[in-house]
Amino acid sequence: MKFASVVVDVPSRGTDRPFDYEIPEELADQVEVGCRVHVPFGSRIVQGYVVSLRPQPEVANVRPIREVIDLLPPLNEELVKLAEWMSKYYFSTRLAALEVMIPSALRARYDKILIPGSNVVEEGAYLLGEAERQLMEAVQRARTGLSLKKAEAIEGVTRSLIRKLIREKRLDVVERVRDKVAPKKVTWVKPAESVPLDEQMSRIPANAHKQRAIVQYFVKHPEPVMLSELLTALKATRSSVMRLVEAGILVCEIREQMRTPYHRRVVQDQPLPLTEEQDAALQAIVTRLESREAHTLLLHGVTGSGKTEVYLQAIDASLAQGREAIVLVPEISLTPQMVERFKARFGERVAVMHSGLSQGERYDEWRKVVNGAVQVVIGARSAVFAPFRNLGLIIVDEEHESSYKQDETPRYHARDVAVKRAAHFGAVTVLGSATPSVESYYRAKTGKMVYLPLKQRVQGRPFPDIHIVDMRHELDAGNRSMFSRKLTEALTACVERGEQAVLFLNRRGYSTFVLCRQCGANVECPHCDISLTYHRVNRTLRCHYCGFAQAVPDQCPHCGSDHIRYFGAGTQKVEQELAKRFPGLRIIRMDVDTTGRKGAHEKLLTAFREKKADVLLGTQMIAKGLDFPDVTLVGVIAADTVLNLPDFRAAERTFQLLTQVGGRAGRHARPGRVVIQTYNPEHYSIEMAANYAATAFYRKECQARMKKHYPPFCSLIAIKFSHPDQATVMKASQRITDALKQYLPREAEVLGPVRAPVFRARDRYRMQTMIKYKGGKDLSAAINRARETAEASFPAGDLRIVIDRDPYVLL
DNA sequence: AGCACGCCGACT
DNA sequence: GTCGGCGTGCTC
Repeated sequence: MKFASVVVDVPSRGTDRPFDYEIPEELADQVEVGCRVHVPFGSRIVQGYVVSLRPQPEVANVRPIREVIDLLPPLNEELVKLAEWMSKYYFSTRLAALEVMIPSALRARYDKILIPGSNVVEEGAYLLGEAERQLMEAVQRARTGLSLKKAEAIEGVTRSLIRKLIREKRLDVVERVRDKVAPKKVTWVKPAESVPLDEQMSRIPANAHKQRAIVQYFVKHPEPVMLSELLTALKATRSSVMRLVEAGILVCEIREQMRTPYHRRVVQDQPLPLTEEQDAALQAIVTRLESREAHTLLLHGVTGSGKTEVYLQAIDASLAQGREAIVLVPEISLTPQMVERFKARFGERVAVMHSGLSQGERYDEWRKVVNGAVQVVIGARSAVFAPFRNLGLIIVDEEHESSYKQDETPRYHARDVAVKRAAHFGAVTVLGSATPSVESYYRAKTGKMVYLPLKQRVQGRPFPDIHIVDMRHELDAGNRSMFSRKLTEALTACVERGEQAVLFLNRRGYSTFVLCRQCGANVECPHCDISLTYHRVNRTLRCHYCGFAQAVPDQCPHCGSDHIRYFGAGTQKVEQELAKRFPGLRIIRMDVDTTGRKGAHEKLLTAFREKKADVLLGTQMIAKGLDFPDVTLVGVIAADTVLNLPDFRAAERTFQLLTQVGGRAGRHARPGRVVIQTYNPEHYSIEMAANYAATAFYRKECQARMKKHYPPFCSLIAIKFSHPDQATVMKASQRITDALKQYLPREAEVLGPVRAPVFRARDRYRMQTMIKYKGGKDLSAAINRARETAEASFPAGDLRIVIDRDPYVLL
């Protein structure tokens, strides 16, 4: 194999195909599928991924590979094939699919560097402009060259000036490809081998107290120690150590250090005894593992049924076979407790990957997989790409969670990628959830995967009572507050007993919109077609779409009246209202506004666990997996907010939310209680969640989906168009939709184009076309053709087209 | 994406 | 006449 096909790191559709290169003899043993290389491309050197090896190139006159970047290839044949599939299935470029599989630290960064050119001119030989002189001086001064960015920052320096200087050969531009993160280097110190330490003491000046202390330390502990630790232990500074090094008494060595994010010592723990149900589920998984054929199982376990213990023991079984395991968890529930549970069971064999890690930490965890140091990975969405070579098991916990769907290209769904990877390895995929997606439930019930129910809670803890409160009756009874009498009473009783409550509201901010009572105008975002939300903390109006913020107007911008009213309720408003109605109540509010900073999330939860507050008030983020022993009341302020969204999954999401929220109450010894406030008490998603009627809900929802032609009875592909100009986006979307209707098979429904629910966002107008398809044909080619046809007639780069397979939110 | 090549307008 | 604008097309 003397040639390699390479996907080059040039992010455009036009270059999204492999280019062939010759493998020079001296690189023959290094070039393999999945490795990164530097190759000449046009007039420059770019990074690329080797995707296949071949005896002959597809074209004549190929150029040679310049360099192999990594010692160990970051990808392999399996992942390269997976990327090929992903790029087709999810309509992304091959490059984007390959890049999403490696830690961002390895993604190529290109620097343009200016260095002095060959044509050195005498000062004054030219009439130098001021900017020109400053630029040349800066370039002379910079030892390793001046980055283009810095050059352009100099007053008066323009691109054309730089270009002119390059043409005159007074400057030269070189491009440097660099990896952003290198393994962290740490200095260690140890005694020099040859001489006994106590003899050295006499050679140290009597007044050099620190040096003496350091040598004394090594007399006691002669083994190497990290310089930083030595310094803190002895309150010494670098200089005294270095003096000893110079004297030949100590020596330094540089070691590569892994940035282990969890330093806490974890106590090893043992498998717990299983209930009959848990054991049956485990056996079902183990049987499939032993078959060495790909299988998917749905573990439908009510909240508190002990799914995690089943996962842990299933992983044990996979490891016992000498195969690895991946555990996917929604970002939000990847808490230290969760991680510790896995560390306690598998110790050093686990790597953790989540967004809380620094780029370098992530890279280190990932490297543990590449070099075989770990066999288990637990992490969020992107951990599905952990480069194992002998996978036995992939677990997707909280399988229904929307965070498994990536909402940038490549718009993959980690659950579906997991199943695809498992197919390659003959591995087992376990989808776990208390509230499976309707799609997975349907597939399990129709035999496409194995259905494993866990109906009982461990230790037979009772389910909490769920009360539905019809808020219309509250209004009739003259209660105009956002707290029903029932919730007020329950909250009072709960706090009096010294117990805790969780209140849930699916909306942050203070008020949903601001309205003038004089003229009826409400305040909208200048960049988006959506009302601004009032945030009380800094008295601003904010757009939850684009982040725009402005001060609250004292007068209506329309009519000048000062009768401004705030409508609707966000978390901030509820917090204030609570404080007013329950003086002395201690409240912790959790939403993206209070958890913005890293670690804030965890801090607030810890405070609540330590009973520093009576009420935890929050959005979506508190509905998942949290487990507090003293919470006996859960209140849902408005169950309808999700239900009213224009989304075919609205009922499903409402059911899931209420069921999950209900699971937060009474997880321990004390009985729990749930109060759900709603204006739609008779809606089946609310009623059935309150009655724990999961089977009935799924049956009903499936019927509705069948009737309305929605997944799981067809697949969806959304095509989203946006453009700064309204007329253009309308024309373009119509053109492509016409082309789609022409190219797609008749049985594919093409709906649209329609305006997106928020027509304008971030100053761009948005249209959308939806394809519903029941058949088994591959529509990719036809869709791509339609896209190309239409793009050809709208050459301006301002038109953006996003194709989203299996979209989660239809906005 | 970059970059070269190439074809038309306002300056030494 | 030439410098330089950005449209078009190509990169193994």
